[in-house]
Amino acid sequence: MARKRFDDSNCSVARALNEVGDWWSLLIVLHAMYGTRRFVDFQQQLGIAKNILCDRLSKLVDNEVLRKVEAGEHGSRFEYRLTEKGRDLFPVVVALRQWGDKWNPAPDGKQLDLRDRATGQPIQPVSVCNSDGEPLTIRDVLVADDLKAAKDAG
Amino acid sequence: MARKRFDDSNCSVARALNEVGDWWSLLIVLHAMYGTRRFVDFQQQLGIAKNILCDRLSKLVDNEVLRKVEAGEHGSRFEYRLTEKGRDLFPVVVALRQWGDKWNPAPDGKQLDLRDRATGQPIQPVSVCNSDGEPLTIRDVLVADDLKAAKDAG
DNA sequence: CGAATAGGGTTGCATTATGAAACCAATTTG
DNA sequence: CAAATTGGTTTCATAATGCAACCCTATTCG
Repeated sequence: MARKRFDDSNCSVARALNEVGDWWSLLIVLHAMYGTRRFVDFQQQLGIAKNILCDRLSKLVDNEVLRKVEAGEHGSRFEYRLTEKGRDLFPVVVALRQWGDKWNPAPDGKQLDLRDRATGQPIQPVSVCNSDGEPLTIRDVLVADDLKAAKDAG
Repeated sequence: MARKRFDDSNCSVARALNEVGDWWSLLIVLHAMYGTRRFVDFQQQLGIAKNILCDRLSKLVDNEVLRKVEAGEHGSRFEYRLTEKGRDLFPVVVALRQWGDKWNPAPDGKQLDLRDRATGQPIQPVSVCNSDGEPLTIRDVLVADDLKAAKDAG
């Protein structure tokens, strides 16, 4: 049967996964963050089939994660650029990347080395922080009045 | 043809997506974080088909995101619990949830309300921070020596 | 005790999604 | 002008998904 969709789920993670939760979408966003903008460049860098890339790009555009703009003088050349919504996925992507680096390190041990453009200093690990900026684990937090709702949300 | 796999990709995001990048896995982890441990509870809360749930749970166990432990006195009852690797997905899940709350808010406007267990204060938005704890956007960072590698990694 | 029920799966089958490659129209480039 | 690029669409074989129906082992209920 049809793949289950979560458009109307009252779980925001489910709704988020509905937009960027498939195999390719987040990778496309990642490469867009690295500066990729053209159809062919996405295709070559990701090794994705053209029809799937078409589908994903148009869905990301529909969901306003990317914006399709005409490039080249006479049209029929396009660029796909991140919207603010798309750029806002930055912490998600970095968190995922750091998790991957930590638990499935690359064979060559290479890790993400993001630096503050202003200072040249490496960034901190992405973490959930309290109001004092102290990192918290899942055991240090509680869900206010939301746990039950989330549980039967699906 | 076979769905493309990223096991051997030298992009850690791709490798991470290989483990938790499908429709269900992150939702299972999310519910595990909310306290769900039993097969039937996952099934009912997520509305997932039993065979898919079986498959995902065993893959998550294989990837050491979950641990399958015998529960109940006489065996044949199990619990699926997060490992440290699984718990380490906390920032990813929270970041994704905050993104969903911001850009696809629930109809009832309900948002995640995570609080520091110690103080009762709400947590901060998950963000990429510099060494001083200041949040950075994607435009404030640069990728040290990694950009080219990531671009042709796929 | 016997039957019903719940937990945790597996199997079959119909429906979708995915990937590779071919094909196409409009632009650029040589 | 011919050839290659860009951005797609179409076709077809294969893999993943969802539903329902079973199975087997406990436990609970009458």
